[in-house]
Amino acid sequence: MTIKEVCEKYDITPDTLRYYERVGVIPEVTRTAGGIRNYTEKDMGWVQNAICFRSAGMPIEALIEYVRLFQQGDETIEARCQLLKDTREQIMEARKKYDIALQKLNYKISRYEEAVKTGILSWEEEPK
Amino acid sequence: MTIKEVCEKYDITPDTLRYYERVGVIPEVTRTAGGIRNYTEKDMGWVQNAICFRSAGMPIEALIEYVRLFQQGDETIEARCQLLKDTREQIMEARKKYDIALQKLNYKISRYEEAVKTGILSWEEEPK
DNA sequence: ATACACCTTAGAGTTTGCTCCAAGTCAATG
DNA sequence: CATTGACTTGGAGCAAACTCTAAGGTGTAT
Repeated sequence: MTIKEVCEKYDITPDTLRYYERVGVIPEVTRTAGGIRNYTEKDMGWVQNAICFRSAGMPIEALIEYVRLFQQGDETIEARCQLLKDTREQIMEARKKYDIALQKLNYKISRYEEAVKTGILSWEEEPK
Repeated sequence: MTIKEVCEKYDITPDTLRYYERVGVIPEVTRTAGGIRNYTEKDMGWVQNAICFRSAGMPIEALIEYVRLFQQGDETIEARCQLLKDTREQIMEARKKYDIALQKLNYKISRYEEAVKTGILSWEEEPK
C-alpha cells in the first residue's frame, strides 16, 4: 500500500506518517526497489496503533520508547508491559478530567437552555 | 486572594494565570489600588472553569470566544449555549478515542502479563 | 520516451500553549 | 526609611507535534 492510500485510510497526512517513521513512532517501513514506501499489513498495524494512542494523548516520546524496546527483543517484555501500564494510568487520569468537564458543561448547558426558553439565566452560585 | 494563593489552590503557575488573563481566557481580574491582582470569588470561578476545560482539551481559542460572548451580555446567550454544546461534542468525541485506546491497552497488557508469566508472547493477529 | 502524478529527503517554518526574563513597582517588616 | 520579597509589564524563548518547501527521483499511462 502506498503512503497516499494509508493516509486516506487513516485520515492523516503523508508528512505526519513520514515524520512518525523518521522519529521512531513506527518502525522503518517496507520499501520498493526504488525506495518508495510500500506499507505491509504489519506496517499498517503500527500506524494504526500510533494513531490510536496519539489520539488518546500518549506523547510521541512514549511511543518511540515502546518501539525502541520492541526492537530490542524479548528481554524487554517486562519493560514494555510496565510502559503500557503507565500509559493506561495516564489515559485513565486524563479521562477523569474529561468527565468532570462534561459534568460542568452539562450543568451550564441546562442552565443556558432554560435561559433560551425563559429569558432568565440563573446559576446556583457564580454567574459564568 | 493574591495570585500566589490562587496558584497554590489550583496548582498552576502565576505565569499561566497572567497569560490566561492577557489573552482573554478569563476576564480581567480585580486589582488593588496599587495595581496588584486581588482575585475575588467570581475571578476564582473563571479560573477554575478555565483550568477544568483546558484539562479536557478545550482550546484556548474557544475559551476566549466564550468569555468574549459573555462580556457582550444577554444577547449572546444562544451563541454561548451553542458554543458549549459544540465543546461538549468535541470532548465526548475525544473521550471515545480514549476509550478505544484503553481497550487496546488492556488487550496488550493482558498479553504481556501472560508473557511475563509463561514466557510466551502471543497475539491474535499482528505482533506488536 | 515523455509527460505526469506521486514519491523521496533534509531541513526550515508554524502553531499552540505556555514559560522565562529584565527592569521596574508595591507592600509588609525591622 | 530601608530592605526584602512578591508583584507588575512587555516581550522573548521554548517544547511538542506537526507542516511546508525545495530539489530531485520513481513509475506508469499514453
